[in-house]
Amino acid sequence: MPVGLFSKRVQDAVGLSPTDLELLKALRVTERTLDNREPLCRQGDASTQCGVVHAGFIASYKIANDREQILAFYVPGDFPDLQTLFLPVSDHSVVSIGRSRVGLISHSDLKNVLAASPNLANIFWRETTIQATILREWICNVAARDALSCIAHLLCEIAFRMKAVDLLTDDSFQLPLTQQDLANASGISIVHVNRTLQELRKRRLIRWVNRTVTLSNFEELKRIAQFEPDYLLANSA
Amino acid sequence: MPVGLFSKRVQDAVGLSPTDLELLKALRVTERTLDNREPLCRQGDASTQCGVVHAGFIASYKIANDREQILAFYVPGDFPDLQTLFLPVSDHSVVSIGRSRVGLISHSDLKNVLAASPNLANIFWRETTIQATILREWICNVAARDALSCIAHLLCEIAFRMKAVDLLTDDSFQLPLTQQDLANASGISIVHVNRTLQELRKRRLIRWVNRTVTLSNFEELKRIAQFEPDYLLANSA
DNA sequence: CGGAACTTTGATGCACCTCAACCCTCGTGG
DNA sequence: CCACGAGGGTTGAGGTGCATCAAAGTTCCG
Repeated sequence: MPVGLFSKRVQDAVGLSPTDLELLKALRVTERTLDNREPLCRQGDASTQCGVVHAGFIASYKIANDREQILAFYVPGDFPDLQTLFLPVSDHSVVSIGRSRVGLISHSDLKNVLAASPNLANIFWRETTIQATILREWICNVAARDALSCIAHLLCEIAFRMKAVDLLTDDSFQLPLTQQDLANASGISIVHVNRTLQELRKRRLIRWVNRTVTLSNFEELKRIAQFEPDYLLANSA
Repeated sequence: MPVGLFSKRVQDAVGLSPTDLELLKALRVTERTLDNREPLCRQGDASTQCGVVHAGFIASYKIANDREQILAFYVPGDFPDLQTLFLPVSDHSVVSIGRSRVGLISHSDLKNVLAASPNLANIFWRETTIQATILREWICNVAARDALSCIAHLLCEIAFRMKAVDLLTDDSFQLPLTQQDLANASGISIVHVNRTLQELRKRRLIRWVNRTVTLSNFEELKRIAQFEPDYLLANSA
């Protein structure tokens, strides 16, 4: 099932006609494994294909002020470089965090399918819109929240999105991020990220061993993060 | 000409078939004037229409950590609440900064036109994509740049976007923002915004009198801002 | 012409940064 | 099976960019 998790999530959210489901299933998808830090697309590149995450974890970033600023995370079922469909060259880079598996779909194939089904086109457009709501919340996160809330919010969001594709069990999920990645995502120095995580552990809100994060007290974590998942609701409800 | 500036900008960027131009011109557009701080759409609202800026200045914001975090600015020719087309309720609010004029188009009218012309649908989708590239650069701005670069970058971007719709003359443009707005946009306190602007003035990079900003030394301002307009190129080239 | 909104200034404090080690883990090759 | 090197995590000390608080000055508008 090539675009299975994506179909499932969309199905849950807004429904999919049998025809559209067939169109998605019929798409030619090339499987590819990405190693840790291997790029899916590079800033400045002209892409001819899009990826959909099958397993693993993907991040997008831009270089700003000599730092690698992470702009978004992508979990299974997400399209990390959908923007390449309309940009002559990508405005940012996309890399795998840890090993991951993606499905590659050529722009022309995808455009043909979207032309054949305006409804499906709207569903992909809607996907772009959701990614934008996530970007907006990300801005709030780095611009308005202090370190503790910021990191807490990042973890809440990822957990919530993992849940939408059944990758959250007992408030635990796989997270291959390093503390440097968290620093690059939040705009906080790696030293302070380390101390912030210690504070979250000390308060018994999270455990993080062996690339597995457990939210020991999700409710309190949400409170500290001021996490309002409304902006993701379109995603899972 | 209801959606004139938008058509012009898109025409310059990717071209428009005569048919599509006609479709746009034929859209039923309701003119409306917004007073200073008057909302165009509110977080949590379900919209039935979209706005396009005819004149003035629009901002979107979310409340985060008891602050009004500004997420984006919109200049004439932009669609500030295009996201409402696919979100059951808006994830953020949109207000006028100073007095502005917008054209309102009902969702159903717009959807009919987009269904009639897949090409136009792609053009609006592309518009969403460009807004996302701007959001990503905004993240870099607030997360990675210091106060001076951040404010400088904001001014560069606005100037550049004003230029695309011929609202930049002699490196000057109308900017109805208050220093509080700049603070809400950049995540910097209003006191520090004030001192940062003084520094920019002292360095002879900008003048700002009577709601008119003049970039006295655009080149040096770009350098300080690390402004790379590539992410907007889709917008103007 | 009065008051509200906006801008400016000074003083003080803190959240977070930077630098510089040191430690641990894990994968690799000899 | 151990040596070792690199990547990642942790800790301490000292510094700073910016926040906060408070108040005065200015502009704008009804």
